[in-house]
Amino acid sequence: MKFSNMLIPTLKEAPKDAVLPSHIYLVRGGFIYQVASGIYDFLPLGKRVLDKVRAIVKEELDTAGCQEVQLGLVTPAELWKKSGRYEKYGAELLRFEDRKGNEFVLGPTHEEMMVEMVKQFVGSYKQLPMNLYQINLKFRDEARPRFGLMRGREFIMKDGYSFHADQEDMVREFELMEATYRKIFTRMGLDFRVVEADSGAIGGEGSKEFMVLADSGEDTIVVCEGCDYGANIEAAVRKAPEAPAEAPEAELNRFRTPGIKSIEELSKFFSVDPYYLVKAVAKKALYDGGKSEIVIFYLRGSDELQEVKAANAVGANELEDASEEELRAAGLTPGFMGPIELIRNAGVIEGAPTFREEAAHPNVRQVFDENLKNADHMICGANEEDYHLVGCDLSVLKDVTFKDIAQTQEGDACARCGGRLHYTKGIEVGHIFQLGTRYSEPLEATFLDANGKRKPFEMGTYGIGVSRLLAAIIEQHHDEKGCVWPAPVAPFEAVVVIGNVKDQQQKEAGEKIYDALKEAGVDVLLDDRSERFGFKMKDFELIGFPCAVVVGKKLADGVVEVIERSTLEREDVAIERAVDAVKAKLA
RNA sequence: CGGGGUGUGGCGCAGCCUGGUUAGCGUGCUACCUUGGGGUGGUAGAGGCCGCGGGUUCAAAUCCCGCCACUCCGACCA
Repeated sequence: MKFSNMLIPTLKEAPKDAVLPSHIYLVRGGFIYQVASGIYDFLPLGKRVLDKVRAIVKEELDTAGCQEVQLGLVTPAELWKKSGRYEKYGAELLRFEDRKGNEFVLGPTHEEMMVEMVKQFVGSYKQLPMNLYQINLKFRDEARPRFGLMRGREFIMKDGYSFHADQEDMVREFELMEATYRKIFTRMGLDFRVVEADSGAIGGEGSKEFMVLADSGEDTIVVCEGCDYGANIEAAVRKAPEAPAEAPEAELNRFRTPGIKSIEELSKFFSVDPYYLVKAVAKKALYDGGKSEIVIFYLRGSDELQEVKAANAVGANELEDASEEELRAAGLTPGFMGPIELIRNAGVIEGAPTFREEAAHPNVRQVFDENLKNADHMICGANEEDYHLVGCDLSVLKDVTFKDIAQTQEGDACARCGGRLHYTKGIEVGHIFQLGTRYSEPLEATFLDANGKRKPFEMGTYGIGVSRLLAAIIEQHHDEKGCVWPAPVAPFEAVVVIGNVKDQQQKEAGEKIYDALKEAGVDVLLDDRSERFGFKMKDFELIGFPCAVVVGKKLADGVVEVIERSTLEREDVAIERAVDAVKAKLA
């Protein structure tokens, strides 16, 4: 392929709103072009990279026994209604009607479609297991697309679905997919971490994310310095923090704390470590069918609420901040909320001075962080303006829910090895789920087992953000000059740059080397443009081919230069050795 | 969804506050010349309904109203 014939619109200037290196270089290098918010066209170079990424994904999946199919992007709304996601998926699901008024959606993911297909043709345990996937466009009407290919509305995703006769087999496949994904991302030259993820209300037992480590990542992940534990912050667990030595000893009592509302103020007021304060976070939990309720989550003052964990703890779809009015309507006193009625019910506060009956709030759901189990010497809100309770012993509480709802903090100890945990940022490029029968049941996708019994499929689902991978790769592989593509995903493995195309000898030598490289199986591009030397070198660096062969001035001595993009080191080699030198660089 | 910003030749921007020449600059594009190891220099060109609609005015890129698009921060993101 000749550069002069290709559509490679490299740009000198960065698009005005691009912030991330991947966004800037993919646009400047002529890989992609924005059509609308979150929607990109792939230009020839971008398409080539995309195809290479796809090919790697396909090769590894096929090796693992998966089968590629292709489902329609437009899917009947009916299926989505059946699975209950038509309403639930929300505004991200792009809905529309055809000319007859039939409802459709643009598929944001294809569980329903795939289940429907399998249901149609798979009826016996003898056909199981089966793992089907596609690499196809998806559409999610994101509220806020950004960062180029990182978070688009239209994007390419590999989505796979496996079907099994029992859970053990599904788990086996899950592990096979984890191993396969590791191979895929390793081949692309990515530095990634496999982390525990929130499987939330959707997933079954297990869910893991594949995170490419990059500061620009949108996810915070918690990793252990001592072992290979890693988790998305939404799912990260820790060893219970140690108690600070000076516990505030006190008799259970009601204490006037005028205007002291925040944990910080309270800590100062009593000169007590926040560890011994009870933080009450009230949220409005939203459920299916538009139902909602106020829930109070209690944590140690030294902890923060992890909202995903909290939502899971009450089975809510979502948590919203509750307004002050809503709290008061529920009988709560913002700034002074506490588990007071529980203490009263436990019979401890009897006889305490001027207990106000109306401060109790028996109708609000409450969840305690597991770190408050048996907590003693605590200070908490009295649910009464300007009052707190001191000397609270939470171990007397009966029938209350304890859950892990606290956010793991940097510096906490690893639950597995006790090592120090720290935060890092990651780009989610893969996610694997153990789904169980969550879709097969409502969609009535069943098979006959060995005993002739009808059972729903046990399912797993596995995704890879294919177009996002392009961005992730560049986030990890770039320098101040541009992209530095790892050879397996580079648009071309090498470029032959003719220093001056008007120099007949350079031109002929360049073409010869180009032919020889092609002959040798190298994916090579010939930069035969009538541009100046510097211009072509800048393009080489910006686009980021792994390797360049410069046919220029030294040709007179029978020498060409071979430049490695990653190091920008150049090496003079005799013309005859050019092919070998390139192959050595690519190896 | 909440709050801000911006829309001017392909790209990046100035002009707007304070209404009034032919809407300007850089880059890119075309032709010719020049140069040929790090975005060479020159000459001559083409390319704009100043986002859309309405209003104010003798006169609107500029002021006012509405809409749309893009974008940034946040919320959200199985």
